[in-house]
Amino acid sequence: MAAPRKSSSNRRATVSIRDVARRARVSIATVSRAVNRVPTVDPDLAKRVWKAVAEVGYVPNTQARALVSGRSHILGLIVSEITNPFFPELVQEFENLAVAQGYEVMIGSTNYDAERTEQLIRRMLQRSVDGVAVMTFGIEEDIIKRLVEPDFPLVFVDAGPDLPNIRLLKVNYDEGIREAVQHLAALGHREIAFISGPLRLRSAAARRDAFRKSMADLGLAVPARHLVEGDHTLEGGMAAIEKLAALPELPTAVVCSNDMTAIGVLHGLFRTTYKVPEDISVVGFDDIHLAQFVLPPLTTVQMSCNSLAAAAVQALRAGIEPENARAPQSEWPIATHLVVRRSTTFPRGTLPALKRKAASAKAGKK
Amino acid sequence: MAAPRKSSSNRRATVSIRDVARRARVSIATVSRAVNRVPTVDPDLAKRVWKAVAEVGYVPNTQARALVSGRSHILGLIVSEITNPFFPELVQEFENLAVAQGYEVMIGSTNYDAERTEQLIRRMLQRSVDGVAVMTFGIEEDIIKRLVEPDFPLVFVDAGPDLPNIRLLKVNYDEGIREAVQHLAALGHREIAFISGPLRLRSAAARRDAFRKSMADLGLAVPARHLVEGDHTLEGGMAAIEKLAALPELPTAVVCSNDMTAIGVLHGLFRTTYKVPEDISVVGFDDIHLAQFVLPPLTTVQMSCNSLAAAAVQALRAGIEPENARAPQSEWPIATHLVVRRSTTFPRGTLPALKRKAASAKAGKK
DNA sequence: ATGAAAGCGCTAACAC
DNA sequence: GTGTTAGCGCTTTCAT
Repeated sequence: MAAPRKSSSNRRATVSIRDVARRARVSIATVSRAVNRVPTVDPDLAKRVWKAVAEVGYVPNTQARALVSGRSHILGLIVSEITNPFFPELVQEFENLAVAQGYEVMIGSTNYDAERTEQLIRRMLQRSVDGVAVMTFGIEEDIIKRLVEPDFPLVFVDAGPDLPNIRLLKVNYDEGIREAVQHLAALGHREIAFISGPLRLRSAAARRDAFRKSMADLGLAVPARHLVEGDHTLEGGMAAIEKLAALPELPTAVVCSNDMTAIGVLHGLFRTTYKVPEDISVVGFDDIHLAQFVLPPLTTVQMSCNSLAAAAVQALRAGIEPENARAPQSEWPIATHLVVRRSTTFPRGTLPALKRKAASAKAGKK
Repeated sequence: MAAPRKSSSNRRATVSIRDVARRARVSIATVSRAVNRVPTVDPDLAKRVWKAVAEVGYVPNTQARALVSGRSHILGLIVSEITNPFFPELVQEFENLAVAQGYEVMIGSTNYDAERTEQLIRRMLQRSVDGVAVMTFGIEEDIIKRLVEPDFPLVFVDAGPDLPNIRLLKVNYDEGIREAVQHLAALGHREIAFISGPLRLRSAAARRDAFRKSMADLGLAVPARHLVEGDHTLEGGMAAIEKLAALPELPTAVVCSNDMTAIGVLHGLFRTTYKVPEDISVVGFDDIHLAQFVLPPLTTVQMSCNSLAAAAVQALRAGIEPENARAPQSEWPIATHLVVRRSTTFPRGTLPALKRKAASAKAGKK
């Protein structure tokens, strides 16, 4: 309750470590130790210090701390586009976790622009972030390698530059995408198309490869015309489904490299006579919040933001505070799983037959 | 191109002002002045300094600068929810502008939680941000007033605590909402409902008031049953339209306090037999990116993120650097305007008659 | 276990 | 106009 005093006519309330020391009748070194919970401090003295801290309303000056210790307790978080709905969810969770663990976070988006990316990294370095999580699912790795000290703590998704203090979040695309393809195949689909992300991104390529592999494992062919490159945006999804719709025969199902693409597909199809899922089943990837609310609710492969964020923060800390790291793991697995909603059903033309069966079964019951 | 040297075995490349001074054969004070573009430095010396800066790869240490100058060059930006699509667009623009003007930005979301808000402000203060823009459209003003020095630079939207160094972004709700109501009335609507935001937020109340005023000015009644309180979320919009749909007679148009609510309305109606806009016209507010891509594309009142962000950054700087402020304005107007898309049309039942007229007019022309 | 003192890298008086 | 110097608030040796 004690109001902080002002040291001068300045705008900041400056209660320094000295004020605490004076009040607790100890040296500033002891205050520093007590506040930083150094275990060798006498418990009684520590208590006195904490009392004084409360009385004068002392808050350690982060800048000074950072200056002398060389550590800012700021984590850098780089995303592609903050306006892509996937990322705010990630940012939110990352921030919650970081703050809970005593870190602040500095966010930036690359907007897929190399120059902007470079500026961003420079800015982060200049603010001496303790480490950076690069969650762009693909980035010019050279930029990082050029700007950053070799042993700077770094986290990448899927793949990153070859650096000693880097940790990789290994998303298990195969798992979820296999589930999606099997779900579709089980419904009877054979003609399944895939709308990829920009293939220069390794993560986009990985998703497409997972799709091809899953299809091949089921003995299903994927003709080139069923592999369309999108750009992970709603607009891209609309453009991609238009291409697919222009084919002599529309595939009966399409899986998309992310949810925004799938939502674009939904929108693109809305303008045609095709209905989802009756005429074509649509599967997304990511499971963003919005996926539950589009029409129909989107069947999608969930890649948990929460686990991604948690792994990122943990992995960064492991790089920053090696002393606290449990295991020296350099790869952190991230699971993916299919979430079935309403955008997938039997291939068109097959449903009536099934319905008839079901009806007769029901009739038999009664 | 010169590689930065390491001072010790540390991870940071430490090129200090001293290295530059040595290299340029001047004092560190001169380096400081040159780098900070103090005009009294001899041009030749300045040139030598800059040359040395480039040669040794000097980057000023932000922490030290902040420590001694008391200014961090960080702008705080508080939003309600980063996952609400309106905000990422704002954040993006705010960040672009701030960075372009030499500031970094520290973002945080309140999630409408008072305790979280308080922690957030404490964190920002502890990182000694130079000012804070509170873009939540309503917040516990007491928290701010309690935590912050009286003359701390602050920006609020619509209304804020009574503090000397505060600037208000005054959104002209009347303007855009009047346009929306007039647009609807011109189409022939009389039964126009309004789904508000949470009314404890001043800005939500302001939008509702603007609606009532516009209606009254046109001599249109707004029965209580046509005023539903939402919560500015998609889910809230769905719930609200359900209430409206349960009425003996569905209004012919509904205007919503924000776009997410309107999108919720669209989704809620999709599950009924009512069609938008044939059976009911829907108007949003904000004009988020998504508004163009829902089905049908949303007629909405645009409140430009860009102008909001630009005004916020400018207003903050005016508070932080009074010496650079052009005018000592304390209120910054933000315009709003109707953007007509496809979610509004004539009231149900009237279109056929009009169509017939149009057809005969056309026939007459030919 | 505690204190004195040396800086971290920089800016801003203050002298010249 | 330039240099010298005193800190900003803190952590961390190094003595004790």
